[in-house]
Amino acid sequence: MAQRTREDALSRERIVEAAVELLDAAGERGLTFRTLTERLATGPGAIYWHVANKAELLDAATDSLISDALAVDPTGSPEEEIRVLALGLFEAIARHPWLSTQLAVQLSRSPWGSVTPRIFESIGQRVSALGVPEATWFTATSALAHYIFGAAGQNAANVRVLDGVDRAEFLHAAASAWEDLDSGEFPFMKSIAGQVREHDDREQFLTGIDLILTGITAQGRD
Amino acid sequence: MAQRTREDALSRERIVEAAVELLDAAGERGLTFRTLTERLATGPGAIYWHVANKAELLDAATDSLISDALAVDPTGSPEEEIRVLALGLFEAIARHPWLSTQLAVQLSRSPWGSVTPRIFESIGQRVSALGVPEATWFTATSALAHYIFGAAGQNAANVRVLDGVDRAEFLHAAASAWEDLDSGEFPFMKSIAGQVREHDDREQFLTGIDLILTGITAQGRD
DNA sequence: ACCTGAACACCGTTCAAGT
DNA sequence: ACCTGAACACCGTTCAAGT
Repeated sequence: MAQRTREDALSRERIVEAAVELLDAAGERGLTFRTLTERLATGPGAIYWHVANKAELLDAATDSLISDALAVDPTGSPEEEIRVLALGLFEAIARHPWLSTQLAVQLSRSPWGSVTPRIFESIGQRVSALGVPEATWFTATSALAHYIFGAAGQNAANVRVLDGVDRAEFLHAAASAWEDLDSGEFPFMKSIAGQVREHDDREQFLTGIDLILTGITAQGRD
Repeated sequence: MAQRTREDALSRERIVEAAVELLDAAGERGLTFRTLTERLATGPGAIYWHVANKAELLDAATDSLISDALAVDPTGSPEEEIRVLALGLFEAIARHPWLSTQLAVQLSRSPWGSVTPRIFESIGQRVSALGVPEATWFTATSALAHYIFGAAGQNAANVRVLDGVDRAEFLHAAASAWEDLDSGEFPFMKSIAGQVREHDDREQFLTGIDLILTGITAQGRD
């Protein structure tokens, strides 16, 4: 193979970039060392020169996207900044659905590795500015963070399923399926089926954030 | 190989049981068709006769454990039952840390597959008994469910890391590491480091549940 | 210092053959 | 109907060899 020129030289950045593209295009199954070397026109050894292993590559891809979402300019009330932050993470995960699984895997591998502390720090700074007792900060931050990633993951999963399907049609079919459920076994799912038909994902997500914010300030008062 | 007797005959149940044992012993990496066939003294073909593929096997293993945790006898206030339910799931995930990753994967594969609706149903039934407006049910249930799985996953990850390590010693070291953090970059993590040193995992988890319950009833009132 | 590419160990899955 | 076990395609990773 010809000598690489300065322009198409490999680098950790270019590898991570290509990995993100493959993940976006075909999910976690779309990223293998075969597809990656093909796209970068190189061999596995070249990639291992820049990156220790696949786990590190996935971590780097996750890190770069989460960092972008965490960069919120401080121009609002703590509540407002929390909403902006939450929505930014929600949308990053909607755009890159594989982030959801990847964050869970990364968390299980090293709970207080590089991503989690940065997320907690970012949310926690705003929580501590809410004026609630310091003893409640960690629980409050934790409730927000877990809700954000859980709800965003659920949404991302829906987005994946909806890929190429008409959204309204799908929701209608899903809601109808729930309404037809055995009311002995699934009375709750049956009762909320109607709401599903015409809800707005972002709006519903933010309603959840507000619910938790209400809990934080209410609990902070007793 | 000798003919199987009635006693050691293979069955879907026995296979799932063995899979859970392998996952408990060595995490998701511990379960392969090689280790599974070895433990069951059989060949891969025999397993594929009872189970479609590895994903279905993992789903079945997850299902069986989550079902147990969802079986709460209805002898309390909705709030109390929600706490029992939440703690049951928390402890199931602490005992089987691989459940956390597995639930995320399963969610991403089929968001409204078999597990999610049962969890939402179980929590949702109690939420609807709280006496808050029906319009808030879904968001409230969603906030609870995502917090439970997120916090339980975080805890499970900690449990994994703590395996074989002295808990108090580890927490002390971790807290000290945070206190030493650059206060310019991680002021929040630094400020809560002290709390980490002597918190009780279950107690802190339930405080989060109560925070969300407070939010649900407070928001339901306006 | 950086890259090549063949080779290795291991994985999930298939399937013709047995009982 | 249920099981056996060799074989297949594919995966992440290594490493001697090149420039």
